[in-house]
Amino acid sequence: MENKPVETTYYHLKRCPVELALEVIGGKWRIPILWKLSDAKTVRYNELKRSISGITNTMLTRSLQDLERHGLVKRIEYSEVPPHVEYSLTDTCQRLIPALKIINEWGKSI
Amino acid sequence: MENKPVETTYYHLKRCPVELALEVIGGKWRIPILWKLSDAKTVRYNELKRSISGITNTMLTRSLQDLERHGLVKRIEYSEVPPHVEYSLTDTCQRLIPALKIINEWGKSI
DNA sequence: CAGCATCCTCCGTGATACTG
DNA sequence: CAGTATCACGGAGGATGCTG
Repeated sequence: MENKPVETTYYHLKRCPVELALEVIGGKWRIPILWKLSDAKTVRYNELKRSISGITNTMLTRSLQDLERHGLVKRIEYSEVPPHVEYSLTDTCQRLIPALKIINEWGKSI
Repeated sequence: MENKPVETTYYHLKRCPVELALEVIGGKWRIPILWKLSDAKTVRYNELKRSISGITNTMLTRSLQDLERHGLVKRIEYSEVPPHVEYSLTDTCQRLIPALKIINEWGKSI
């Protein structure tokens, strides 16, 4: 058996998990989006937009794409006219919701 | 019966607690700082700086000041030469740490 | 050791308009 | 309804040097 390839620079093994997580859920809109998605099974694009005060199409779209790419959000498109798209949290992301609940409670007291 | 007074703009009463919290703990460095402070009773400035990879003096100082102003961090300065300053979490902030622990665990799995 | 003062850059974010 | 495509900008964040 040959020698296994040397492990090259696996930065992610050294990086702080909190910082890694923040790369995925950080930014101005992602946590608010996740939080809104967390109290409904599925949410439509415009419903999401209305419920998150101040967010623009640009940022909502981009944030949802980022979250989807990282596997936190599921996007289901129904082939209808007019278009119909439902967003929901993945199981991976569900495990994060308890943290958001704590933050929410904490936020009430400040 | 008279008409009830119109609700004037009490933004703080309407705002989502999560968003409020994020104004205080959001940004690139604040949560990493809090996280580092959470696993020690007190931490000195340069120790904090060394342990948070990539942070600059500017951002560490500013972030600590913001956190102190919002009552999340306690700063104790000892009158010595050379200077000696200890940072620690306030009780208010301690209540937030369980959320960071969840985020940390979650971050290990991504 | 623990910052502060400046200056500067970059890009996250916003505004606007348009579309299948 | 659910987005895309551009363009522009302000301010969060960074680099550098200095100090009590």
